[in-house]
Amino acid sequence: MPVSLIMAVQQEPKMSAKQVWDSVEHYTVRCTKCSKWRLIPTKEKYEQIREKIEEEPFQCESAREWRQNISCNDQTDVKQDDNLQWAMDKPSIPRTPSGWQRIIRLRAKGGTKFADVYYVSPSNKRMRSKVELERYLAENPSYQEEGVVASRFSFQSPVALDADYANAKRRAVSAPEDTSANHTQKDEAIPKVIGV
DNA sequence: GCCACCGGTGGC
DNA sequence: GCCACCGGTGGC
Repeated sequence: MPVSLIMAVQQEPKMSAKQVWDSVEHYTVRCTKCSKWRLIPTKEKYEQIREKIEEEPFQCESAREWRQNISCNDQTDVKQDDNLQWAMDKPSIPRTPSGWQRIIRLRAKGGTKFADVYYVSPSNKRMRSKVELERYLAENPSYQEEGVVASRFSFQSPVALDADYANAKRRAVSAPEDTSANHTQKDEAIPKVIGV
């Protein structure tokens, strides 16, 4: 059963944005009945759907909240587009506490990783991991009093549909005799690595 | 082998 | 000097 969430992410940040931009441009969810993709109008709505997707499966009729009369008979909202990267999100990620931002940043193609997730606090502090987040919450107890606790955060990254986007380990594959026609990697100046 | 975490640094 | 971005790795 495929996970029914997907996001289209742009490769380059919006030009001249002073603040850091989320790389995600469109939020989409798949109808459990007809499997068509429906655009979700806002990030907030998307996060709300994602949080409960397993208890409350999404279907086209759910989109009537923002689109009158939409049904499975309407054609799909999105087709994959060459200018965008597509990624599958994890279900059941808690909705971002109000006043906070959960930001996904794409990395450059060909690196070791597809994307980074980080949170920005209402006071504009940027956190890169659960450890940093918990430390920050401990140092700022007022958040916890409001119910903003560590369990409401998740650093789970979406997964690129393009399997070749990342993982381009620049490490040479150690190649004893038999990997002859494996791939077309340039063999220029790659340090030899021994063993596994 | 994977990935959460964080140190390093290039570009501003 | 800052910080966005990336690579490396320790712990599982």
